[in-house]
Amino acid sequence: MDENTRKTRPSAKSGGEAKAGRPARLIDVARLADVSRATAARALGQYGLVGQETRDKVMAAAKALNYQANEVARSMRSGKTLTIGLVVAAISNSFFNSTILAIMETAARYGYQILILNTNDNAELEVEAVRVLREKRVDGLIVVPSSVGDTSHLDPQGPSSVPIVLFDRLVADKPLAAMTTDDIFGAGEAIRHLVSRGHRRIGMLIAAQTTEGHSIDRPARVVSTVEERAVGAELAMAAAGLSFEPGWVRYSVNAIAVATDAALSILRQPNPPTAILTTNEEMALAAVSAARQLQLGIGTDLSLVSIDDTAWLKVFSPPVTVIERPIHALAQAAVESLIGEIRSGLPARSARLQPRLIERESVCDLTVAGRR
Amino acid sequence: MDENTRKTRPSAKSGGEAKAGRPARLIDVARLADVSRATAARALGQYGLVGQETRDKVMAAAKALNYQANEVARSMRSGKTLTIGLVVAAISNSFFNSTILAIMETAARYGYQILILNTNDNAELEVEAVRVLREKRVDGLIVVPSSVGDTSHLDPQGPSSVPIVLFDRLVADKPLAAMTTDDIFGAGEAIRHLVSRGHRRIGMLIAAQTTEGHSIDRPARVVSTVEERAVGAELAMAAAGLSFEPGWVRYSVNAIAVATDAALSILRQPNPPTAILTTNEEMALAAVSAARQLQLGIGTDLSLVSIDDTAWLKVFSPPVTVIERPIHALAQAAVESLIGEIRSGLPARSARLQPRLIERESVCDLTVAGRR
DNA sequence: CTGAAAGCGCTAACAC
DNA sequence: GTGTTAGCGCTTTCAG
Repeated sequence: MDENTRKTRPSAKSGGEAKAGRPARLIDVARLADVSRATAARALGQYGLVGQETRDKVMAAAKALNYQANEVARSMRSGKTLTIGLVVAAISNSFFNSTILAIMETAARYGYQILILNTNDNAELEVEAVRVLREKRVDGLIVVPSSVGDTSHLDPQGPSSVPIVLFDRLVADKPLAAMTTDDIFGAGEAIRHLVSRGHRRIGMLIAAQTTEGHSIDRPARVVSTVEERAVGAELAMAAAGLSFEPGWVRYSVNAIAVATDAALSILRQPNPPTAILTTNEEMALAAVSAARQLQLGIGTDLSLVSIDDTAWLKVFSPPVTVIERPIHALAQAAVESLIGEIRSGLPARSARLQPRLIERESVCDLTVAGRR
Repeated sequence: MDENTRKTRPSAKSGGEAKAGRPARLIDVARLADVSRATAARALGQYGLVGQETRDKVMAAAKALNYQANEVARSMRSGKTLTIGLVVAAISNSFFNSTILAIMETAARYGYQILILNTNDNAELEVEAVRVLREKRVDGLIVVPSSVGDTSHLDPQGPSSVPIVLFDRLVADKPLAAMTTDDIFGAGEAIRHLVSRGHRRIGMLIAAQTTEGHSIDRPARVVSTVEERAVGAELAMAAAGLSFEPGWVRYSVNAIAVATDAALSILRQPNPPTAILTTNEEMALAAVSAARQLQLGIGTDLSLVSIDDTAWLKVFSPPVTVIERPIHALAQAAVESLIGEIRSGLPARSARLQPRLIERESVCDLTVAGRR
């Protein structure tokens, strides 16, 4: 007499699961197939050794009972949830939106699902999100960090240790794997392109989180991408013997209305820039909106280069020149190296990829057209 | 001698968790606070009755040990995962993108997290996604159904029964709760607006999933929104004594390149329409792109109305007139009624909300400007 | 290749 | 208010 007959389930009829309402469990399948739970589990979970005949019997029983494995129980026992937590700063932003899709698809290929939390670029929400995901015992964490101060919540050896890969942004003084873009180079490329087209008076509209409204001064603490873009642009300007005039550079929170005000204030300077570099989709939208309000034609009266490509930037009139980041490669690298660490224990490695300029028609060539 | 002293954990020093590496468990907290596991659980899980003094002791112990609840074990025992599965057809689309954010935020207010799977409008992936989420034992499911044939995977009484709310699209012959928009009215409003501005020759670019490439004929099986928009537009045309000419209406898969071809084929008709209605963000992008290629000015040579608002449509030149759907209300209703069912067992109710026209500048007034 | 036994960490049900 | 007990459904050892 084997183990299965010992405990009888209160309401389980031998015929199947639908009868009593409660879903079939592993033991029901085992009983019907007349094998032990261990064997049924091995057949269903495709691990260990099972004879072909036995496997068929188990599969047939599972199908007959309409059995669906209980992943919660499985996770409990195995210690794996097959779930990756994703903490993202701004889910609606085009860059992160594409990122999420690429991460989901890559993870799915390895059998992992994604639990997403949005932080709205708020450090407190980020801490909370990481806590929740750790409690849910995700197998790994991909985090777009907004926090620039205390980052102890990102320590892999927290209360429950979990592999972490940073995405898009670096965090100071932490030996964490991070998938980032060379934004110094990216912003530099944008400036160099404008300069090569004869622009000397260049403005910049920079998305940042910690700024109240918008301001000219660089906020005290910004995430690494913001820092890199500001510095990269300044460096490239300096290399061309130029510099940003006060009033030509503005930081804004990532809201289009606020950013539009910032853009207007740049363009209403007595001696306004002939070109502007915007650091993300929202800033580009704001620049376009401001130009429209002032009846400045993009690509004629005002040249524009933006960071991150989007569908609408391609079909805009005129199509907008952008710095494109290798989103898919970044996302794939993040997921694969995280899963590598989850599976092998070998620490994930970092990568830093190069963005590239895609020239379209939003930059006026002043070397031909003459200065305005 | 209480229960806690009975089993000694192999490597746990009494000092805390950090020593042996393994995270603290409930029993460690209980031991340190010198109470039973049940009491510790009650204090930490904020349920049942616990004396204030005891509660403080437990909390202090938890903090000292850096305790983090194991939600997997909790779910196992309680039968609740506090997770909602979201199966969405096209995560990058503006409507669904906004939807996801609103759903996440609403769910978070109730303590639920969201596990998202993308189906790419593919019925097989949808079936698979629902299976995976059921196995993960999500407490409820919000599904944007792409399947128009067999929908048995959406039966709430599947192998593991789970509350389901449909989002955006209806499914035939199922008594499932669904949060939808009145798309017959929405498409009708768009047409009525165009007609009121003197347009008689109107085209339509419709996103659909089952079409290979693009075609004039309505695909055999389309989801409810597509059906409603086509019918709603036809009805409104008929009410104005008009009808769509062959060649003015095209169905396209939801890919901008393909849709652009479709738009071009509409605009290259010998007697092309003066206005076009596009049914989503991608189709709008395609129409804009086609117009640009043919050097037709939007709002002058070609009028445009699109369904679903987006940031770029607002700042486009000219800003585009749209039919706006109440995304936030829809998402909130979906989450709240799903959670209502999860908690109370009372079946979720359906809702059907009205979209509205937002007039901007992409429609040329032919009653003033004269016909072109 | 298969079976028996032992829990994963927590909470629900029931005592007291 | 608090403690005791009994599992949730599965996988993993360890035997054979």
